[in-house]
Amino acid sequence: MTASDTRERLLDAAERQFSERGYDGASLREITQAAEANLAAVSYHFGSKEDLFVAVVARRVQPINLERLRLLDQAEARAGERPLEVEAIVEAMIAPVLRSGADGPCVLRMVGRANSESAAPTRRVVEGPMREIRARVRRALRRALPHLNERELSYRMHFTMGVVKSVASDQHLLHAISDGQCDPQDLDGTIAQLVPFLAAGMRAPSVERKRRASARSRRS
Amino acid sequence: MTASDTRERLLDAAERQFSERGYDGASLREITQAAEANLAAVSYHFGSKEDLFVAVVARRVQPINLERLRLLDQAEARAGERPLEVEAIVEAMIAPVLRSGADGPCVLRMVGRANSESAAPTRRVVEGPMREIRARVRRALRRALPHLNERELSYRMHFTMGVVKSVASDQHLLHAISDGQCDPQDLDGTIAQLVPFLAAGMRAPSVERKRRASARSRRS
DNA sequence: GTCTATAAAGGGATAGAC
DNA sequence: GTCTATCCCTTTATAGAC
Repeated sequence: MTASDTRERLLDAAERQFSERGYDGASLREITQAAEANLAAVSYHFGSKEDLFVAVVARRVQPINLERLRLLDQAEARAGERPLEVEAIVEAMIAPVLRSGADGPCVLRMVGRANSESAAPTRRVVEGPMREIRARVRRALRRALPHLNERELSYRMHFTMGVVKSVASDQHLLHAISDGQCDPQDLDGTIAQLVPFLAAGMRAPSVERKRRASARSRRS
Repeated sequence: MTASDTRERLLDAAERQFSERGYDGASLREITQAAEANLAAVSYHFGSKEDLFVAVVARRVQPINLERLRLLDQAEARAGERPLEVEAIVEAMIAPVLRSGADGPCVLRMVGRANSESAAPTRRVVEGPMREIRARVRRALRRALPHLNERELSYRMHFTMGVVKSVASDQHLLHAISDGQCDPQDLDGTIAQLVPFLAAGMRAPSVERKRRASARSRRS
């Protein structure tokens, strides 16, 4: 049992507990017990419960964001000088997060739940790296969807990230809603359904332009 | 100060605390203090923390679902024998929940957060009444979108309810993402953006049919 | 119905031995 | 690095006076 072995086991156990019971609901006693470690090990390795939480999230955030950038690079290579495909941009935003839940509890469940429970610690880890992704996604979407203004772009990006979060958090609901026809564990299946849904939403006419268009059609 | 006055103040204070800090994060001490009531009043009026939570949620759920049914009735009256407009169905699903947050914290924030923290108490109050709404919405969507199979209908309804939940929970994120251009308090503005987005997603081609269609187009 | 007081349990953190 | 033991605080819940 190496030095960092306990550390890893603590991270794994904490991730599970935090995602299942929320930050406040999870107790260090349960976490250390599940990790077959001592209660004091948390203090030794991480300092505090909050620092443990931050470490748990941080471990997942970087790989996810690297994968997002990789997918965007790949899509850009495919597109050459043309705007990226909306589907490719959407997939780059959502697939890495959803897939990160395949080998365990999804980060988004933890982050989402802790988001306003104790907002400060989470945002520290998540929002910094996310800013870069968001900027790049926004640039790509702006080119791909020139009919949208900045405000609408913001709304639609927000909606998109929102679906992902709730899909990751409430997998059991999907199973219930569909009478078992949809398998929440089948991430690729979910992604295959989600990408066209969101891409179509993204491509929806601008609300302002739509108003003007319908005013025009009434006149004619 | 009538008898039920304390009860109402407790419900109001509890709603705020639960939605801001989550079920576990909220303490009866803070709640009773905010309600200018005594700690023991919770036991007297509700029995336990969990029963208080259930009462808080239950108070909101019924009006929301009645409003949903009202909007569906209204849309059906407009449509006559034709299928309902997708926009109208989507709006009936989402607007009542979002608007219920106008005069206070949105139910969805509480429910969403408590959803897997302590799943049992929440589902008891929410899922029962929700089943009727879902069944009716599904029937309406099935007629309006005959190109979708049941599985896809499930996915898209799930996505739709998901966006709503996260939009309600993370209003601050919308403000941050948009550099202040989108006002999360402006519920009608958000609904006006959300309905066309989701309706377009709903109308997106069936994934299966799309595959066959693209196979056909490659042949031609 | 409302209060005080307290019970009983569980939480995070840490000192200090090994 | 790991452990035991313990401190100190907060939590929910309730008994019993008013």
